[in-house]
Amino acid sequence: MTEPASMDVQSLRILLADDEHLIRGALAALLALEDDLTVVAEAASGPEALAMALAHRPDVAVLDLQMPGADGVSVATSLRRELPSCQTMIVTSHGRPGHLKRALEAGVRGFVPKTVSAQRLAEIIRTVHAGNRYVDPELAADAISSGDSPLTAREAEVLELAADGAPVSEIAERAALSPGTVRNYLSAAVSKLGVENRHAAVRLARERGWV
Amino acid sequence: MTEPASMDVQSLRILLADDEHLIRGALAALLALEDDLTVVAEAASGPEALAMALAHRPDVAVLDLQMPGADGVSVATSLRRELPSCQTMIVTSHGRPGHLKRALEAGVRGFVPKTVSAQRLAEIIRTVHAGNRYVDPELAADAISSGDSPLTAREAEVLELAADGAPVSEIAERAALSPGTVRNYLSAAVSKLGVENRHAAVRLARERGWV
DNA sequence: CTCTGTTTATGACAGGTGTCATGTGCGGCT
DNA sequence: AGCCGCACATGACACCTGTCATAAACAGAG
Repeated sequence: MTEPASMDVQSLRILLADDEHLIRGALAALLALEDDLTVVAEAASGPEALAMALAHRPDVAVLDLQMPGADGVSVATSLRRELPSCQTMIVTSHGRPGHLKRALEAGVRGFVPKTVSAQRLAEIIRTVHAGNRYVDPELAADAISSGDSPLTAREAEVLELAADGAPVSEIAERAALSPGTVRNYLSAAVSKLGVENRHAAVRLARERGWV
Repeated sequence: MTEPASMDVQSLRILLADDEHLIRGALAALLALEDDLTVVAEAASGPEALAMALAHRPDVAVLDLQMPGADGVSVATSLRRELPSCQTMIVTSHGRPGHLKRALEAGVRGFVPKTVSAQRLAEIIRTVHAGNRYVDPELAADAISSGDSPLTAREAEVLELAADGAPVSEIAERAALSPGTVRNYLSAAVSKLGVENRHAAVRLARERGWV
């Protein structure tokens, strides 16, 4: 369970952040089987991950995408600023294309789905630590095929406010726009995305990571 | 790492089903550390879980709720019929109350979130195998507080068809009802749930597990 | 058998929504 | 300077929705 003399000069110090105790623990156990990897800290939430990282200064932070408090990408962003020596990578269950883009912009070096094996994960951790990038090919293909958002900033903003099925008047109020303008933006988004109605537009934009 | 002579007469045979390879592998490794537990089969999808169960006849099936093909609860239902000697339990990331109810009705004996530790999970597997039930207290509380659905069968059905933002005419067609009737059901659901519009109704019903 | 609740339907009305034409002003690009 | 795209707005029109009144058929409870 502990790391006696096996913690040699080259051992890679890892931070594990995942809100699911079961998974985090299991992962820690599996990674501990690799001689050159040492899990030096674990966290169950975004803020905790950040705090643990600053306290233990790991070489690589393995972050789950969905965590309470702050998601993996925002933790990576903060880490980039506050602990530049630490490389970050994201592990995710349901990878939507938009997240990849956001993650890459945040300086994340690795992005993998939880469908990979622990063996693979260990390799990728080493790859990332060596300063290289690794993005799951399938996720990358999805991201490329989904392309860039055709929506303007305002259109995306209004679409986001429309996400929970609120009526136009409420969206208008929250966006400080006239109801007519809101309807125009919504209409533009719907036609740009080539869908039937605003709800489908919201779903598609979410899928593609455009909101 | 392996189980040489330790696989004694009393060893519990376990089936592990989870679409996330990383988690499944890690879990298998952790459970293998327990002397009295043996993972005899693994599956990455609903149908595969069923096939593996029939082939390996485990004592306990540990099923993830969300899997491609068929979810944990439907696998449990089939298992109850085709392999009654096998106890089933569900492990889930984001437990919504309705799933618990469905699961219990399907004869599932254990229902736990992935936030428990591996230690706990092992205990619960033993509990379940002994013929007892175990439901995570927090999940149970949620389920109780959310109560029973006030919606009639048809109302729930129509609400479900309305989930993806389809217009009334489409819902009517898919449900083989007149558009007017659909609007009546939607209106009834909205007023029963005390919400503003059908979209909020869909979300609330989903949260509570009523659809 | 009557009462009650569900399923199904219709018609009517107010109000919300989707679409289009049209207009103004701002900031970039050539 | 001139053009283009974006942000923002208004008005008009057809259509969709939410709500209500009303009603027939049927099934189960008492």
